[in-house]
Amino acid sequence: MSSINIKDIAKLAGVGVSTVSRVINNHPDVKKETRVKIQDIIEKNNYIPNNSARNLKMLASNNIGIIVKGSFNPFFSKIVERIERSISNENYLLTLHYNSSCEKDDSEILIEQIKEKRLNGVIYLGGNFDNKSNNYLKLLNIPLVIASANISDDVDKSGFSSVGIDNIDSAFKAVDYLCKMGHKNIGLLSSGFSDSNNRNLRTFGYEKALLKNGISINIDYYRDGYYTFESGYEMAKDLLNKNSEITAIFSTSDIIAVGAAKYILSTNRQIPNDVSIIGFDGLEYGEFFHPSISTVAQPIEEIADNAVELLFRQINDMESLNEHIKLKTNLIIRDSIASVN
Amino acid sequence: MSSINIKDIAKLAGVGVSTVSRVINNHPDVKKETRVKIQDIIEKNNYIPNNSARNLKMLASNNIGIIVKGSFNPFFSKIVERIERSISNENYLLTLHYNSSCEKDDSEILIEQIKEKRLNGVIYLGGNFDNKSNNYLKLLNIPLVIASANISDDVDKSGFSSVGIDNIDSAFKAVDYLCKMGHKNIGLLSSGFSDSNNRNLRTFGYEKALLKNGISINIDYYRDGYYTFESGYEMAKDLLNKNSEITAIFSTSDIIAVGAAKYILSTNRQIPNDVSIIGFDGLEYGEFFHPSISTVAQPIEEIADNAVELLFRQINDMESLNEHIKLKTNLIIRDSIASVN
DNA sequence: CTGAAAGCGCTTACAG
DNA sequence: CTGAAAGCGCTTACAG
Repeated sequence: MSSINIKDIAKLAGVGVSTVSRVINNHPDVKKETRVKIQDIIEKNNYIPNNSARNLKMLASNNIGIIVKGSFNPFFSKIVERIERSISNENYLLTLHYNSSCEKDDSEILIEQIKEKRLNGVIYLGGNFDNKSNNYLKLLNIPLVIASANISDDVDKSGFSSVGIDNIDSAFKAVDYLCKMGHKNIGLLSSGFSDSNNRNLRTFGYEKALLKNGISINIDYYRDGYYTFESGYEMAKDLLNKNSEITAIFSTSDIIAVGAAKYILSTNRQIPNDVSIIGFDGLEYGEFFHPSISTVAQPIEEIADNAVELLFRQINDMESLNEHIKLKTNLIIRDSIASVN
Repeated sequence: MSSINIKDIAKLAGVGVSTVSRVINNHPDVKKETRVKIQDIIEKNNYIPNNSARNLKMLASNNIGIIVKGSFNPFFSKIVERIERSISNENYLLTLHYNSSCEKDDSEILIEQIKEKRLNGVIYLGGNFDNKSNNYLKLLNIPLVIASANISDDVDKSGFSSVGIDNIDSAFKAVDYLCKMGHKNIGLLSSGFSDSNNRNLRTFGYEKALLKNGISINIDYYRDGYYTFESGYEMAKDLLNKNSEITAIFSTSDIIAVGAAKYILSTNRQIPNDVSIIGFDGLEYGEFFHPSISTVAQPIEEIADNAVELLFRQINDMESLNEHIKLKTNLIIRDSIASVN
């Protein structure tokens, strides 16, 4: 790529590089004639400014970054889409970075991005934040909002804002509903260690609901797997084969719920008549399964909107206080739950 | 972010910046003692080099870029994951860029990325390439592989390699199978204009199969929508309400097929007894729907592997010839197709 | 094994 | 409205 640069354009146009730079950046102080001529030459030569050089020189950039942990989760995709829209309304540019699990530490990526792109602020989606990450975080002194992430209780939350849901309460509502429908033997399928904080919190909500309804906890009803259809299928198979008395399943994600439902229907059991099932997240998978799967819907738009609002509050006033918001989830009952006796 | 830079580190360590740079980049020519001391100082101060500056200075980078068009398609996600793995085996770094539809022209992004990251090569996933894009492409003279994209016939294919599938033949196989099962009234649901080339090619395959089986084409059976469950649902509703004689549906994507299937089951029709259905892509949605939806599976691993191989062939030998590969798809018959009288 | 210096391609006061 | 010059934070010959 021995390509054309700003100096070449300046020479071709017979002007100084500053003038070319002004045209590129839409500064007003350029004679119309000159501007048009330069734009023409830029176009003809397919000149594209080198962003590394720009970033190096510019102090801020009107760039805000989104870093998404756990690459291909449709739940995050929806949040990102929504954020994208509101950010560009504010005349900010978005830098998206997906980091697959195999890459370096979350926080290190964050810092690299901040330096490289001169980010004005960052929204971090997903991932796990413990005290170690937090040591990095403190050094950041840049507006930061962490959304839908697992933040350990021991983390000092003074350096960033956050938005999430109340996992315990959400799981509680779902399982309490199952109990109210008369279910006593309720299986728990969860997405396991990669998501351990969510898992633990939702499991706690499940247990709370059972206890409140006078049902004792049975460890044999717990299964840990992955965030895939396949895993849901396999967990349901193992769970139901070993515990045929189970009449309902609570799953910590819709994807797992769909996999489980598929297994149930494959064995000629009926949903909800033989087994009731409820998922978590509120993704379309569940709605378009047949029968439609009930779920605890996360307020995706609200999560996105709050994240953006908290971020801009900090960008516009560095002294503004951090805030940590827990949003309400929405229990959506569809066709996958029946009452028992 | 008034943060620490290489000069500060050098000063703290009492050495020159070149030595620090050597340590950062793992150059061998540094006394072990010095190296350790510098590494120590780097760590203590949480110094992270500024990538913009590095990129500006370095000629190449062992970076290869993947640009994904049409942001959140699970089909592309799978390809990316696979590519990611093989690339890192070769000791190359990956730069991922998702560009949402609202952003600038495909090719312009490509060029920006190449300059900014000093990319050694690019794999472009999805999108539409016509002659206009190709004008840019020619300027690139960097190894480029376009995968799973719509490349217009009039594009001069000498500047890049490509890997894709035979859309016409794949659609033909699916619809021919439906015909062989005795279906004569076969609806066509497609993902519409945003994907026009795929749509046109697959439609052509559909028509070819009908013709071969002596079935005349009926424009009333065509529906154009979007790449969503919802759209599949709505298209099926409209199609079947207006054409109750239809016994089978071919959809240009699994997502649309699932939406359509959901509509069919919601009206107490049965799949496959009342309506047969087949999708396209080979995603898990269809497999985990109940009943499992038949599909034309794209060879995802092969697409990824071929893209990587073609790219490295060019990286290692700029004079190597470009190649344009069409991979075979795989007709997967599951539980969604029944024969008709 | 090490350091001083040039330069990557830009932007931005500053002076006109 | 315009240009010459400094400098962003690095890397890389070059000279020692």
